[in-house]
Amino acid sequence: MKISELAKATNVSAKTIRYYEQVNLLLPAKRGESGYRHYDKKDIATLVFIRRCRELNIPIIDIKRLLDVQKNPNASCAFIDEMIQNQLIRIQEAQKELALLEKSLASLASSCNNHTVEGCSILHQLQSN
Amino acid sequence: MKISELAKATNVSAKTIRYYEQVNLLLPAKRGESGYRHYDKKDIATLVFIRRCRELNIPIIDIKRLLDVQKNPNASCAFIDEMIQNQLIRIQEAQKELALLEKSLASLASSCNNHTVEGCSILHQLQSN
DNA sequence: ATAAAGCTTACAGTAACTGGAAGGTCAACA
DNA sequence: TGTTGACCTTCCAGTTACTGTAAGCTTTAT
Repeated sequence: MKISELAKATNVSAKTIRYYEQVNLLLPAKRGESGYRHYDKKDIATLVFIRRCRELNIPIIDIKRLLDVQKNPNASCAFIDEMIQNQLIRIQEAQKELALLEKSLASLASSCNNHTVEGCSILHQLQSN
Repeated sequence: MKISELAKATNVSAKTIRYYEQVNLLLPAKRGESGYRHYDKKDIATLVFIRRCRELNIPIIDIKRLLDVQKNPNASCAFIDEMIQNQLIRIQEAQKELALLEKSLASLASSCNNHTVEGCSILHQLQSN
């Protein structure tokens, strides 16, 4: 599996995959004769895991720790528990905000038909609570 | 209202507020004798609006456009409609991912009690779908 | 009165990409 | 078989959105 296929499968750009390797978030990929990187299914799982963490704004350095612990089955996972507790709070807040915004936007997206701001309720409602 | 109060009221750091002024996302704040910035209620609303947009990763330049249009009631709002349509899709995807992750995390956060990775189901489940 | 807390600017640093140049590789088609 | 075009490589520079720090002025509290 070449880098662009991995990119497609994980929804992470090839550029970003190379960047992740560069900063040691990903182990150096195996290379063929050509020098091209080659990946397998396990890499998809890892990268999807990484993407999800990044969507939660977990910094790369923390994701690195999570991945390190996964490789070392005897380590303590107390810090993971703590990290997850912190993330849970943030996720719930994020969901509240998203739900609020989605509700506003969904009901308004189709209502902006007169193409003047005067009659455009989208902006008014976005500004209110 | 001083900058730190605005910061508290909006959950945006004073540093970031000054940055937003610097990049013309916010109009230059009024200053008192001392040179300190002063804000009022309207600034809270604007900044909360900005924060919400940023939480959705709407780039500053786009937020600027939204705010500009708000000030110019005769402008077309077609682009707002389009922007909102785009954001709606992203919000819904983000919500799906968040819901998924929250479910995993919520059920697992308390289950990591033995402090070894071997018996820690959190990591295993994070890696699966 | 003086010390702590909070404000100012300015400049540098950071995180996480992202773009672009210069060049090598590979699959397909005339 | 040649060559075209898509895809790969590295390297270096640029971008976005902050974030930290220093040096100094103002306000508040004891």
